[in-house]
Amino acid sequence: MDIAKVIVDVPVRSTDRPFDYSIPEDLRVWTEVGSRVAVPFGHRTVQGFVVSLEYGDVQAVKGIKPIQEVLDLVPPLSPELVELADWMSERYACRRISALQAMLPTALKGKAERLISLGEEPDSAPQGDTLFPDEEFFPVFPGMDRVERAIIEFVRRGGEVTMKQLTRAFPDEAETIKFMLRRGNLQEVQFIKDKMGKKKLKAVDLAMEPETAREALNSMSARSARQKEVLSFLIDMEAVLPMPLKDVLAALQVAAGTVKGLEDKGLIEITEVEVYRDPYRGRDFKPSEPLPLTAEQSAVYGAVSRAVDEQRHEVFLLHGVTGSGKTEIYLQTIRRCIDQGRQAVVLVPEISLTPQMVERFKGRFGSGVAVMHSRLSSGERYDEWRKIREGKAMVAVGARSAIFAPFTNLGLIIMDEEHETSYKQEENPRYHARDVAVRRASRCDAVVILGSATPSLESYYAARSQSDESFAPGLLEMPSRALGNELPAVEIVDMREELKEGNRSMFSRKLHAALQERLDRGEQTVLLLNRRGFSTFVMCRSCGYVAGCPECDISLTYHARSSNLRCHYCGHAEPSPDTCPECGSEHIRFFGTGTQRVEEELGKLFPGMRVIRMDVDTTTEKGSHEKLLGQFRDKKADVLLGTQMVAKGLDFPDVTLVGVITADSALNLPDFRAAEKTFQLLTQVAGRAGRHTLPGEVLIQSYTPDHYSIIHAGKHDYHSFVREELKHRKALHYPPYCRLILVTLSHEQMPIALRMAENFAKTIEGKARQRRWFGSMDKLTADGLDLLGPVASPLPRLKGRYRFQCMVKWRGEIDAIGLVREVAEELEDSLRDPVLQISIDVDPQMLM
DNA sequence: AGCACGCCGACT
DNA sequence: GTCGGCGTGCTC
Repeated sequence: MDIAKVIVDVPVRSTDRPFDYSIPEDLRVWTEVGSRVAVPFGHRTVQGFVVSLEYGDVQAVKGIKPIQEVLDLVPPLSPELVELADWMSERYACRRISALQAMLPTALKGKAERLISLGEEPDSAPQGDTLFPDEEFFPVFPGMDRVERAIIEFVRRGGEVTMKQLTRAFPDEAETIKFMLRRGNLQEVQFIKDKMGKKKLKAVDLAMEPETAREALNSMSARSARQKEVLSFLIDMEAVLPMPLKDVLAALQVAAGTVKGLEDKGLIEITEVEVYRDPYRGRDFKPSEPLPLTAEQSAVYGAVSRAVDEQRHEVFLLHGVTGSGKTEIYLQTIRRCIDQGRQAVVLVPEISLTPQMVERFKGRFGSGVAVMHSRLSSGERYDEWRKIREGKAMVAVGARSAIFAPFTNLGLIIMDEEHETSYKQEENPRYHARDVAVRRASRCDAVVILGSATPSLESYYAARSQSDESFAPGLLEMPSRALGNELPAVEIVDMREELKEGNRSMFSRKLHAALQERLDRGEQTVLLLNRRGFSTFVMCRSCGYVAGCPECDISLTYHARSSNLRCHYCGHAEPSPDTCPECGSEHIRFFGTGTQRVEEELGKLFPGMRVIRMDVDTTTEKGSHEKLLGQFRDKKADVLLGTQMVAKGLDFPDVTLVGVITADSALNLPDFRAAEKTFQLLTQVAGRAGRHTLPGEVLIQSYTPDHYSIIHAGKHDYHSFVREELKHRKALHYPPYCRLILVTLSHEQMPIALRMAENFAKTIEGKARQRRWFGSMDKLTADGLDLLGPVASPLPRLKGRYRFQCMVKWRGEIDAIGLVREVAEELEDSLRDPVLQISIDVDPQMLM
C-alpha cells in the first residue's frame, strides 16, 4: 500500500476524481480507506478522504506529494460507506466529495487554517547570513531593522498568528513580511481544523496496582493527612476508576492542589479523557418490557424476524393503520437484531423525533441508543455520532441523515412514516433516504422495514407489482388497531352548500357548533389549516371549480403581475377568468388563508377561547415546537391551530374533535402528488382523534367533497384511494409508472438562462433520439424518455438569478441520469461561465 | 475553490 | 517602458 487515492474537498467537476498521494512511514498504520486526511493540493492544504489504497510505484506518479496528516484516530467512514458515496454520486449526479461530506456530522467538516509562525531551524536561514548564537532568540539576524525585530517579537508572543492579525498590526509592511517569509524568518503552516473540539474532562486514576498503592499509603507521613484521605478513597473506589476529578473533590471536600500533590508524588495519574455530551444525561428512562403482540402483529413480526435471523437482505413494506402498533414491532425486531451482534438504524421524520419518541427507544435499549436530532448542537450531534463510530451504541435513531450512521455490522434499517417527504434532501446531494437505505442494506445483507399508515405510491406499487427495478418490498398489512378501538368517524362538510345558504365564514355551521360543544365540555380541539407553499390557485367558491392545465391535470398557478394562469410543468398559459367557466358565478378568485386570519376569526366567534397557533412563524425558535405542544398537553389551551405539523404523531387524550378547515388547499397545488399528499394528511390527522377512552369526531371542510382523496380518507380506505390514484398516474405517465429528473438552469441574465435551458432541452432530445429512447412513453412496457419544458421555475427569480427548468420523464433500463449529467456537463464546459448553474434533482419530491 | 501564469491599458 | 487588470488552466 504505497499510494492512497484521495478525494479532495474542492467541489468542482475538474477535481471530482481521486488524486494520488504517497503515505509517509509514520502515517501508514493510521491510513485506511475512509480516513480523513489533510493533503497538500496546489498551493494550499485541503481536507480529503482516502477512497482506496494501492500498491504502486510512487515514483511513477508525476509530482506525487505525501499525505500531510491523518485527522482522526478512528477513520470517520468505513469502506462500505465510501462505496455507498460512490453509488450516491452516480445515482444523484453529485460530486463525490458532496456525498462523502453528507455522511459526516458538521463538526467534522474541517477547513484549512493558515498560520504564520517563526522559522523553525537556524540552518534554514539562507547561506551568508551569520547567526550570532548568543542572540536573544532566533530568528533575529544581525542587521535586522527595528520593524523586522518588532514583527518577530509579535509572532513570538502570539506563538502562531493569522496573516490577517499580522497585516493589521503592521499595515504598511506587507513587503517586509513577504521578504521574511521568503528568507525563512517566518513560515506559513497550514492544517485542517475541525469545527468542533472534543469535550475533555480531567479524570483521576491510580498510577499503580491497588495493593502497591495501599503500601504507599501506609508509608506516607501523617503530615499529608488530606492526601492520604484522597488516596485511600481512590483505593476503595478502584472499581470505578478513572473517576472525574470534580467528583473526587466534591466527595471529599478537598482542594484540587491536594490531588495534584499526589500526582507529583507519582501515586496517581490525572488524565484528560474525552467525554460524551449525552443530551439526555440525568434523565431517567422508564425501562420498558416487550408487550404481548396481537395476532396481526405476531404474523408481521414472524416474517421480519425470520429474515433478520437468516441475515438475508429483504425489504418489507409494513402498511399498518394509525394505532396498529408498528412501533412495538420495530422494538422487538431491533432486539432480535442486536441479540445477534448486529446494529440497527431507525429513521423517523424530523418532526416526530420528540422526547416521547426517544423515550420509547431509550426505555427499551438504554444507553445503547444514539439519537441524531437536528435540534442538538453540532457538538452534541458529533458525540452521538462518535458513540456509533466507536461501537458504543447498537441503535441509532434519527432523521434522514441517520441513514449514514457509521455502524460496521448493520443488520436492520427501519424507516417509520415511509411516505414523508422530509426523507428527501432538498439540497445537494439530493438523496432520498429510502433509496439509500435499500442500497445500503443490500450491501450489508440487512433487512429494511418501511412502515406507514399511508405508504407512498412508489413503495406500494413496487411491493404490489414485484417488478420495480430498484426494489420490490414484501407487503405486510395490519388493518386493525392494536387496542381494538375503532378509527374515528369522519364527516365531510360541503362548503359550497354553506355559501349557498349564506354562510361566508371560513367555519361551517357544523364545525362552529362542534367547537362550541368542546368548549362547553372542556375538551380539546385540533384545527388543521391545510396550506402549503406559496402557490395560489384559482377556485370558484360556488361550485368548487379549480382552473387546471388541460395537458398535465394539475392546477394552474395565478400570476398577479400578468394576471394570467400558468402551468409549471408544460408552460401552458391562459388569462385568469372573471366568472366561473363552469357555473358562471362571480365568486371565483385565488385562494389561500393564513393561520393568523383563522386565529382572528376564532377570537371574534368565540371570545375567551384559548388558542395555540403553530406554524412556521411561531416555531422557528429552538424548542418552541415542544413548548407549544407541552402547553396544549397541559390543557393551557382549548384549540391547537396549525399547518401540517399538527397532524403528525401527536397523541393527546383529551382531543375529541379534529377539524380540517380547507381540505382543498393541498389538493390544488401544482403537483401531481397533490391528491396523495391530501389523502395522507387527512388520514394522519383523522387518526389523531379519539385515541383513548373518549370517542373522537373528525370534520373535514371541502369545496370539492366528491374528490376521491377526500372521500377515501373519510372512510380510512387506503386501498381504494390507491387504486384510483394509480389509474390517474398511469394515464398521465407520472410516477410510479415512470421516473422524473428535474433540471433547473439559472443565470444572472434572463436571456442567457433561457437560451441555456432551450439548449439543454434540444441537446437532450437530440441525443435521446439518436439512442432511440425518445418519445415512447405511451407504450407502457417500453423503455423511453420524454422531455417537458423549458418553463420558468415556480420561483422564477431567486437570489438575483433567473431560473428555468426542464423535466425529464423516463422509464426502463436506459441510463437517463447519465445522459442528463453528460449534457449538463457539456453545457457547463461550452459556456465556461461559472455564473451558469445547473441543478439536477433525480426523483424530485417538491415540484413547486 | 484558490492561485499563478500570461497578454493588453494607465501611470512614473 | 512598467504596474497591474482579471481570462484560463491546474491542482497528485
